[in-house]
Amino acid sequence: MGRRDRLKRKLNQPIVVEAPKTLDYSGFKFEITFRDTKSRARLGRLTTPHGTIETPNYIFCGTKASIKNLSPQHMRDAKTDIILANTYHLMIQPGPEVIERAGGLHKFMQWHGPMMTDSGGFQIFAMGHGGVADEIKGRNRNTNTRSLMGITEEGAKFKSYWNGDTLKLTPEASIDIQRRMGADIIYQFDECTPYHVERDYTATAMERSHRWGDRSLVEFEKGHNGRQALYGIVSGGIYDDLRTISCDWTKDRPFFGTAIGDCLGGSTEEFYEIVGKCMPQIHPDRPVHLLGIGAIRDVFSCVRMGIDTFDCVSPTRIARHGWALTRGGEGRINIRNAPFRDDQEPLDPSLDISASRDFSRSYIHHLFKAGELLGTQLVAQHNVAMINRLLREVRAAVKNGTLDALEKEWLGG
RNA sequence: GGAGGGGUGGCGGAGCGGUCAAUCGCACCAGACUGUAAAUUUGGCGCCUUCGGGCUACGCAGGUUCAAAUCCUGCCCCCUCCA
Repeated sequence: MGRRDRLKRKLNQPIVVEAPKTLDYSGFKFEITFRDTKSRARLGRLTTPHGTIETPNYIFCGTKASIKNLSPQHMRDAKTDIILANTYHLMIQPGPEVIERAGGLHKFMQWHGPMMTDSGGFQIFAMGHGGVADEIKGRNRNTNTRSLMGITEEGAKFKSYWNGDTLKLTPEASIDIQRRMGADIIYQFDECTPYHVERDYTATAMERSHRWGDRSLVEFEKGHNGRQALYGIVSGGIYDDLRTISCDWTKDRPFFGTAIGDCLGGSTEEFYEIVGKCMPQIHPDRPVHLLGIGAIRDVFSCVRMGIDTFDCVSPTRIARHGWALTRGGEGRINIRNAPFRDDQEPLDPSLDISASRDFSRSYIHHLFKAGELLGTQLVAQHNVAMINRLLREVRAAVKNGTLDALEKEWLGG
């Protein structure tokens, strides 16, 4: 065996720790208040130290401690309950110590409601492959700038996109950073595997993510005071048996909640199938989060399967590209398109925010064409308000048993 | 009046004998986007088409050549400098 091989073996030697059996979640509560009789849909109340939210609910992505284009006031006006920020980006800039000295994320960014942080695990995937669509379609836009340097048992190594520094993210580091930033809900460190890998790779990565999860729990337990709740992540990619193993693994650990993560397949149908098969195997009393998902039709489908919370960049990202969500019709319109040049109607007068009610499509079309940032802001706030309205209506419909009818109103057919 | 430079697709601007229906940028038309290195990115953009191709095109009119946006002649415009 050569030196290189010995080193490789050493780097991949499993690091096994014993996870705690129980943890203090005194600042948190998850109550299931209603169950649908026709599906697995359920209503709940998730209490955190920064407030209680009704579930199902939607978590908007403010990766760098900012919802792109929107202030906390914009978010509140759009009736947002909860947002998320990202460990990976914030550790690079401004660094966890800055946020800690500022008094934590809530104070730093002036968001006083419930918050979650992602562990940075997703960036192992994103930095290595560029993005979901690119990866699934076999494109790689980041060929020359790929910044994932490698994954070992200890953690993942990245090249900082900010200044080229070599960064290491381990389960311990991720939890430590998340603790110092102080979001209510935090995540175990995991790897999100790509679609185009062998089953063996997914299995190996899953087992490693489980060990990372145990290390996350151990680190989380240190100095823990019940002000944060840790979620475990179900991985296993597109393989039913691996998903089963992973569901069991999360169930056996003292996580407050469960998230469905990892690769969800190459199509919407495949991803519904994976979620559908996982749900009955997930801890029934804990809140279930679906990582990274959030198209309107996905919300309907996945609420029926029992998902409690979603998060997705889509509402704010597509807004910057001109797409405004609609209730009914095609589900969205692109305000840049020629037909809106002289359209005097607002985006949606039934939403009680100025962005949706007061400005004509003609004006917003103009703002986009003229490159005025106000355009992207108005559409972003509109989309956030729209999604929040969607989730409010979904909760009411679950209670009234009218989810099917509601879906028709939103998506037609 | 003298000297020089130039007129190319909606605009700007390459090309300076064939591989040019014409690089590129803008504008325009549409698409993609699912734990955000995204105000990113992809395609289309003369006319017709049975998608093989056909037709009309680089100021206007002639000419040279197997072949011209590219060379020659004349004409019409525009710009700079000198008087």
